[in-house]
Amino acid sequence: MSFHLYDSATRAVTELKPLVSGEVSIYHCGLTVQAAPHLGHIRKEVVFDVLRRWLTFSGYQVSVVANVTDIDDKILAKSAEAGVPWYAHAYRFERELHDAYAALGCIPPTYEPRATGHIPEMLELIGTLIERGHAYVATDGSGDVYFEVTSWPEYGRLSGQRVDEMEAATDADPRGKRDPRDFALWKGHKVGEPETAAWPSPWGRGRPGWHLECSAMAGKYLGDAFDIHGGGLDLRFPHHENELAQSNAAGRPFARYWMHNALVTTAGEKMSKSMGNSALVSEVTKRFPARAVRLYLVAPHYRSTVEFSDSSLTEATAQLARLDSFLDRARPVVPVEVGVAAPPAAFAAAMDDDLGTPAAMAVLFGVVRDGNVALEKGDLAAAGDAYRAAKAMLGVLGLDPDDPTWAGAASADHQLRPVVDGLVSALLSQRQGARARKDFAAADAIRDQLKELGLKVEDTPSGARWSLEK
RNA sequence: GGUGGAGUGGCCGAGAGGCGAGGCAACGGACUGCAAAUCCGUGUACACGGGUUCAAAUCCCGUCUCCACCUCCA
Repeated sequence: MSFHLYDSATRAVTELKPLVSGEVSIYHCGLTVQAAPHLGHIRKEVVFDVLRRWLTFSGYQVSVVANVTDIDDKILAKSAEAGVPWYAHAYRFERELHDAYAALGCIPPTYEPRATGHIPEMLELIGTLIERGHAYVATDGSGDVYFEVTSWPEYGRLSGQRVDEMEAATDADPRGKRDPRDFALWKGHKVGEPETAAWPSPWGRGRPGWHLECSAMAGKYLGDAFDIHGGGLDLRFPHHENELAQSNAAGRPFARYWMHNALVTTAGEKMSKSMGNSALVSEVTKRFPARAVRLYLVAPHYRSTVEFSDSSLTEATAQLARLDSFLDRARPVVPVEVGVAAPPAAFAAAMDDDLGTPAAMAVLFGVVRDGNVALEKGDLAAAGDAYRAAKAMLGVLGLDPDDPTWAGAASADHQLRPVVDGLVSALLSQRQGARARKDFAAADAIRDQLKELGLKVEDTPSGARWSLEK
């Protein structure tokens, strides 16, 4: 079976037929680095990370571009408030974004271009649009350049909007626009804005509009045509509609498939900074294991809205404990075998069907159950098969505890682990002595003591083992 | 006003005409000194009202509720 995806443009699940056989090129809109990323922002990264891992596993050579918008109105406003240069503000939150990627085990994009580094490509695109009669310089002398929506008959096709039905047609600030629905490609420098936030252009000093950035950078790194364009559902209109219009109008075929992930909500409403209901990645990963946070984001289908709550993350933590518990039990006893295990066919079928992670997770849990049964029976060959299959599936989902992407977070643990293990083992042998002479009060006292420190003790046929209480 | 999406058992969350995804929680059992972990078992779920069909959570009609976008929001 081959990979099928739901194409937002055609609203149907279709087979992925890459432009170049064996290769897949993906562009997804990165963040405007104006504030710390929350779970909603990082869901998009996790979704496209899983897509990338699955396509890579399926044998494709995958290129991923995710931009960083490091200049825009909000960055200028917030940096001014904070009293720092706009670029300092942007760099700071770009770093936080990278920390969030790393915290949740996301592989960095192949290319991660910054908007401010691609002004020439943007000017070239604007020039082409003006030449072709799809863009014009503002009539009010502001130095703005606008895309003329009505010059492009296809406008609205991606989002199913009809231009004459748009609300903005009646009440938007017209500024120097010919039509209120026209959008800015270039924004002339305004009095009071930092001089460093303006670049020379044939139409005067200014800075790029948001929509234009993505078209220019996607074109530079992936070519005039590429395979998949992704992003959050909230970017479908106007951002992606505008990207598509300006790229096509400039004679570039642009994206062949569009994928949009649904949003994260809190109490039924979209998570957003302005709503004040954001759960920052940096905060959530302090309260819950990062892999549990990723599991919580990976388990539901990417086109379903996901509700955020502490209880959801508590549950994800329990699910992860179940998965890890099997891995921990199997790892020491299972025969070592060289070679990569393939995920079960049902898992592959689920993933090939528009990234069906819920069904894929069901397969994973089934394999873990079978593996547990095999362990109980002492069927180590079967347990080994389950172990390797589970590892392969977890790897695709980015949840394998041994995946190098988690190494950074765990490095301190790795160093301390032998020390703690030695200390705990000494206590456990005391406890074993107490148990042997049926002094259960003493034995339980030791177990309680360790529990208070956050360590869980479990007795197994081969002796006691301990783990961190999650 | 326009365009999309959603309402599923105690909870999360799949599915999209027939045989109850999966997980979490709960309860019973096995195992255990007791636990934990694990396994086995336990659920008459599909917003509401009609209709089509041998069969509807799934299709059709109507109703209600909620969400997103139409503002440079992942």
